[in-house]
Amino acid sequence: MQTAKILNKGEKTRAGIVECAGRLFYEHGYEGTSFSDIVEASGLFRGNIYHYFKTKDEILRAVIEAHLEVYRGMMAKWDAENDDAKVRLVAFVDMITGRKAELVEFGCPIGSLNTELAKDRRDLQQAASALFDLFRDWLTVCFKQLGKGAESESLALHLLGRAQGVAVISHVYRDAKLLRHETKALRDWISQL
Amino acid sequence: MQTAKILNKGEKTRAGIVECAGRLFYEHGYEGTSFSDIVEASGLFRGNIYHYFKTKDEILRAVIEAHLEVYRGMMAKWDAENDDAKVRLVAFVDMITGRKAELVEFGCPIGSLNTELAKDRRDLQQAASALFDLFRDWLTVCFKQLGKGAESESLALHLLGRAQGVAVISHVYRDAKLLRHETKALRDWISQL
DNA sequence: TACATAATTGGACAATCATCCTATTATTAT
DNA sequence: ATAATAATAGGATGATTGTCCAATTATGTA
Repeated sequence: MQTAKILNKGEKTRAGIVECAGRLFYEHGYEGTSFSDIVEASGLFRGNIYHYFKTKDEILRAVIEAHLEVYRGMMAKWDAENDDAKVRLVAFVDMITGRKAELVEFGCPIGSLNTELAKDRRDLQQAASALFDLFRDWLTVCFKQLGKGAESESLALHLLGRAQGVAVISHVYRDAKLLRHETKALRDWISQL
Repeated sequence: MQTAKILNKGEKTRAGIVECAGRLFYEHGYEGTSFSDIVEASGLFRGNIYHYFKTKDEILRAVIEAHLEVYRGMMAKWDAENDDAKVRLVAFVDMITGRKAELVEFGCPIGSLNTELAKDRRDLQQAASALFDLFRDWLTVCFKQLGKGAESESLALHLLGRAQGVAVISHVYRDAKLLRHETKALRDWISQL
């Protein structure tokens, strides 16, 4: 259960910066978001933001940490709500369908971030790939519980890849119907495992 | 058959700029490549490049055109060499395996370009999506020839998506074995259509 | 209440960005 | 050969980038 932590003034400001930057990074990319954009969107002053983060890179690292926390919470919920591994895998696919609108408009927040950073910022991409690791490991456990043994990780990466493919194509063509069609195929694939 | 066109001095310079910029855009992204980078890599002067292209955007459009030409040539070759549609589909997958090294290092040139541009440069992404269209349409014809009728386009987009997913995951994890494993799965999927 | 630390303010900084400009030199068609 | 055009040379420009810093105000603790 997520207990609402009491934040003092500074912690609130910091969390506000992270949330604000996170949204901008998702919608416009990391390089596509300037420091001035964050200043403007947060309503704070440059110096104030630099009081909490030494560099823009550091803000991104905090954003990644925050996302990790959110996804960890989701997985804990999926684990708590379902015993059957197949149902958990479907919960993963349902997350994609549930976020249909934003996926079509902005792409996968994990995939597009990693793809951007992989080009020229491998140091940051290493941090961002932890988001993939989180899902890979969780999916691997699911497949293990389905008795897939040694090939569980392969299956996890296969499903992750399928999800990425769906996100890329639906985003490029801004087509929600395509996303629905492909996620249905994923559910069928899971049911006949 | 591709006849080697005779280029005068200016046309050679122009083609050199496009080739050079194309490589930089692929390896570092479009925004990740500065005009100065193109100046340096091409060995030309700023003013000279601006004599051929009014803006950096225009260079990218020329790069996209050049890629379209290359892929059209590949498809023509695949069509000429194989009557069987299944063999043609496998030729598509073999292209991925054949470019394994660069896909793992830099990602899919079409997918990563579209993903980057979709964030903040939708005008350019529209031009870049023509590269996806080219493959989608060619694959659709293949599936039609396999008697898939109305669902041929869906199957084409499915295969495109699978290919994108493979590229993203292999690139993020820089893992060629993963790419080989997943392309094998694609070949199996084609054979049992 | 007083003091130390945290938070905020707001401007300054050099570096880099894409683009533009005027000369000067080559090339090509007449 | 000569005139018209294409290509090359190389600096200048203003806008934007991420980062830094000193001064001021607010907060929390002893």
